[in-house]
Amino acid sequence: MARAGLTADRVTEAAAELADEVGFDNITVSALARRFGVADASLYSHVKNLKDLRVRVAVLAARDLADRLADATAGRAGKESLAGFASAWREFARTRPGRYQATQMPLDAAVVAESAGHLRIMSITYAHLSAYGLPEPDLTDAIRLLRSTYQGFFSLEASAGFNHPRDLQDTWTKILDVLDVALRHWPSNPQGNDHESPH
Amino acid sequence: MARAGLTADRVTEAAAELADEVGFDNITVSALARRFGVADASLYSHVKNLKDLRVRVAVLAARDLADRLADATAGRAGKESLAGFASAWREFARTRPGRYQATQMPLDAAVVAESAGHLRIMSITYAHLSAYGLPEPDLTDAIRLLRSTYQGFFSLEASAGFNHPRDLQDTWTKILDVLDVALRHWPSNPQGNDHESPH
DNA sequence: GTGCTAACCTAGGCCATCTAGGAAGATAAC
DNA sequence: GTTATCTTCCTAGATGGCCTAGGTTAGCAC
Repeated sequence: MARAGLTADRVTEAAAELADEVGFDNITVSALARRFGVADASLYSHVKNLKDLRVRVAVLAARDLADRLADATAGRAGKESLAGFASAWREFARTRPGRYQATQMPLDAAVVAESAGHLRIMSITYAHLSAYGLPEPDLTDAIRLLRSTYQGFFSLEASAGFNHPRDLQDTWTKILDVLDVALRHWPSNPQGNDHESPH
Repeated sequence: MARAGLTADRVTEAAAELADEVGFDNITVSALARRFGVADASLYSHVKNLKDLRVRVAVLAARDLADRLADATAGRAGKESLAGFASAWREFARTRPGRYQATQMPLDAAVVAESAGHLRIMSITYAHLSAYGLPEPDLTDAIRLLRSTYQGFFSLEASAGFNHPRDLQDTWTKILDVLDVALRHWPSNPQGNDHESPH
């Protein structure tokens, strides 16, 4: 009988597609095997186990996302860069929800250290804020704020966590405005500055 | 033989404790039954199925969280209220991780409409920002920003998503400063305001 | 064709969810 | 104290997912 032509990469790719359809948390080697018309056990020649499969998807997804972020920030600075970065990320989360979830998967440090995608995401993230001229540790704080806000927004958006009739896109635009202002008026003194941020 | 004395409430409570230990996504009726020294099937007299159990935990957890948020904002306004609210939420996420995850579970609208905890969380959330005097739709946008930021921060914190050596508590304090400033200098005109926020 | 290296198989163990129907404890009625 | 009843908890078993061990076969190199 004809073979399905499985390889680790092809299995990972199919798992990523499956994740986009049913959610990263619901990928199953059985479902994947069914998709290839193959017995469950056949996949274990290409992938160690379910955990390994998930890690592979996470690494693949990070590469995808890094490419998009790089495109979205290339040749831009300041708010253009901020908005491009954030909206590319959001677009990724919306059109590739399973892969997006995969990028949030906690990974061993050793895996991250060898995942080009994860490393590129980090460096792009730091780089795209350079025009705001924030010194450390404010830069790290700012990045944590952005990451937190985006991740929270996307996962609330995905789980329909926003009930209010207010248009989500309008909120998104406003949030980017606010973040841009916050970055430009970043409070640099230790707490307590009141009505005007110094700059 | 002595009976375990199961009721729906006691099962739900135990499930919440289990969730805090192994993660909300990893609660299992088998593990729960083991914990009571009872056969798996015995739990199905008190709980319809795993989904139902999870929903019950979510409703219970929301009640817990609402109580804490109410305490943390009582008699406070402005930044005190903001910081109390946010830190109570964070404390909940850190000390009751399973219950916290449960509060993020997507629920049917009908379930939310009957969950006192979920409803109270919403009303407390809106109320605790009243001192900032934001009109709609800015208030909704602001709440979405806060919810997104908190949720993202907590889930990144829980999954060890912050690698940088910068102290997390310091970042947290700074983020609250920034959010407070953002709320006080909320850009109210449609985009494009540049170096100073009007007020 | 022969041999080799994969890709893929069957069989089966383990553990999870969940249903059906039965037994045994608790409670109240008499 | 016996009886009737309700609820609690049981055993048995179906289904389906993960995963291992070991065998078979397709496809390629020569």
